[in-house]
Amino acid sequence: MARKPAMKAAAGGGRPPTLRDVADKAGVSMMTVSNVINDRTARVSTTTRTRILATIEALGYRPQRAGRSLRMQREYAIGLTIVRPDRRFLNDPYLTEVAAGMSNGLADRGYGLMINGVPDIEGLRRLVARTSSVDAVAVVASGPRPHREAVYDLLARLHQPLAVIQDDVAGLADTCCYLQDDEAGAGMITEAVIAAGGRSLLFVAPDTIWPAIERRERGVRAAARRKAKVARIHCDEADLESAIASILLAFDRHGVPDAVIGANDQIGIAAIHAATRRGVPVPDRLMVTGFNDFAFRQFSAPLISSVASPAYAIGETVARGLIDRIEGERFNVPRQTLPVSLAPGATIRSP
Amino acid sequence: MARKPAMKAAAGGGRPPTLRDVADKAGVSMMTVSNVINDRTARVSTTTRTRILATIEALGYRPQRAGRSLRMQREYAIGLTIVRPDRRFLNDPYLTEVAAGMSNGLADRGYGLMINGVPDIEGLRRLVARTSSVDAVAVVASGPRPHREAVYDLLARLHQPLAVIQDDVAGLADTCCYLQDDEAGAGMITEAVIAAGGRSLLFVAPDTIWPAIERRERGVRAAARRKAKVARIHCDEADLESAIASILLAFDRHGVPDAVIGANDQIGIAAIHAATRRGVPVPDRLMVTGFNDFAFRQFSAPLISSVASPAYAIGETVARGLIDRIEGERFNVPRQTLPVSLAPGATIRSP
DNA sequence: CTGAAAGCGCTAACAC
DNA sequence: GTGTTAGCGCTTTCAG
Repeated sequence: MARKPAMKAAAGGGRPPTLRDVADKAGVSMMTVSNVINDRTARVSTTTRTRILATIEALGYRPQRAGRSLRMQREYAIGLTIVRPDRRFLNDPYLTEVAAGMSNGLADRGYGLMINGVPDIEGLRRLVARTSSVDAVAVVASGPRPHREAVYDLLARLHQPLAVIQDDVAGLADTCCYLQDDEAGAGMITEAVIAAGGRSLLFVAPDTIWPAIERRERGVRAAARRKAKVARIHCDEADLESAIASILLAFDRHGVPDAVIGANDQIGIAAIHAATRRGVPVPDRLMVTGFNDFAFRQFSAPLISSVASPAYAIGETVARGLIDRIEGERFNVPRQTLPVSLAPGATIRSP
Repeated sequence: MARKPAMKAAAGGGRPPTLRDVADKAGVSMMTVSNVINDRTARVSTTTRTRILATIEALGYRPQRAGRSLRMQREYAIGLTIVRPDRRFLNDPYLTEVAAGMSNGLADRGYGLMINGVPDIEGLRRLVARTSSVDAVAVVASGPRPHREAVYDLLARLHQPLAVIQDDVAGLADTCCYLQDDEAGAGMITEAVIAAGGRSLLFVAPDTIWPAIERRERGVRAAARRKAKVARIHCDEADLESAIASILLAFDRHGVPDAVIGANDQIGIAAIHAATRRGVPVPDRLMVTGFNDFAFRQFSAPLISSVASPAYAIGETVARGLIDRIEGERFNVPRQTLPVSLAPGATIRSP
């Protein structure tokens, strides 16, 4: 009945049960058990199947990934790598939405999500050198464009599929970019501000450089062309007080603009605080906008006008795209862009 | 020179290089390459080592986790499983800090972090049934105590080490609990409120039940004993407007208390908004406190008084604890509690 | 419908 | 310091 029962059965104490243990106990071959596990129902009689299922239950058997991985040459895991100076690399509502979307999208198809944060390309190099433990990588990177490109390049050279999130790059092997239409979103909200009479706009960007922010600035400038003037400053988005100080400094130096276009909601909220401290009424004297429509946007008073980002959907899309690529042929498009929409608030005047 | 060069070398086109490819190219045995990779420097001469390193570089070789995993009976990965109804399961600053701390702590020791979110124990059952792909699991679960205990029980039966985060349970095999001292933190901030004259306190908890919240309520009640009266309501923490409405309702029904003790910062901020809408001055008429000291706490005006949680440190501690357990003997304590500290703000009056 | 054999990449143990 | 052997758990292939 059993294949090599003597030694195997004896060892049964500590180690977890294997396919062979199940096969032996159920009195069938390992292949039959494997067929049951993988739902190849055509190849197994219902009676056999039932018996094997019971044995699996009784033994508490769970397939071990390593064996299958080795045989199938597949890790059944996908990496999400975040390149960002802050070691608390998930402290950003955008990233957590992407991560949750990916995790759920992958789990639906039997894949796991391995999350890593590295401060820069050196950290990435160290991470990558260790071991190849995923079938594909999704990356979201901050920093100046050359730094980001070095990051993507390093990852693309690994000979595994790459998903670049929130950045648009070309010429990389086996790579697909997943974006949201930041330019259009920034354009839409800027147009709303201009329609309400905004003529001098202050675009406030974070210190940490993100590609999405660059696109938003382009969208703002395109919408403003000939209709409004755009200035730009930077601030530390992680520290509200410091952000407020930067915005107040700009007010002092160049006067209070008609509108502050925040590169994200955090910054927009800082602008509201800055205005409040100066006694500048929002939106009557100063309009303010944010970006991303995070949950904590509700903390602002008045409610900040923003743009809703499909971050969770991007995560899901990346998951699907990467698995399809791994299990199928190749990426069929080099780039996917998801739409954004206005998230109305009370910090833009009615036209 | 090579072992089975004919077929192997020929196949070199598509598949990634293996240990054997490196060994063949460098003219040494696979074991020698393995020794180089694993820094067993004593066993390899410097010249050989250098040559092999060069070959690895030239071939772009990276060890494949599946082979090592199979041989070593170890996945080199640890799971973080979040049990929570919201499919956006990472939308909580506390969890993202824990996750980042774990990820970094694990990466330092060559382990990966696999993140999963499930809505309830049924989802967990499905997740767990699939495949065993981690060496240990850390879990953070919401829901009533019996539900949570069922979750821990299911996980503990998997015969792998378990870390229970932010909950205190006993009697589980191979399990360690990682907590922060919520009771002490809640006690400290409640005492500050009482010292400032607070006599009627309203504890506002979220709808979703978390063990940490239960401990905070106990801490509040212990500190209030005989010195202040404590009432409790619940609200939807994810929707600020709805939270504000719940708090206003309580004000209307039972009058405005001396202080609102928010179970977390989000809720405390909702209380500030509620007070503002009623024209109740904070902190002069109503004191307000939060919990966790999240970054967005700064969005509140006035700055909410809170308690700082060591969430990132908990993540790191869990990572270390689990790896030590996997690589060493067993957990040497059943529970670890990290201290919290006051995060001063402007919503408690000076005594 | 079921079974036997071979091998995926890696390393512990033991030669030499 | 270096090489050889064996086998971890699983599935593809081919034979019944």
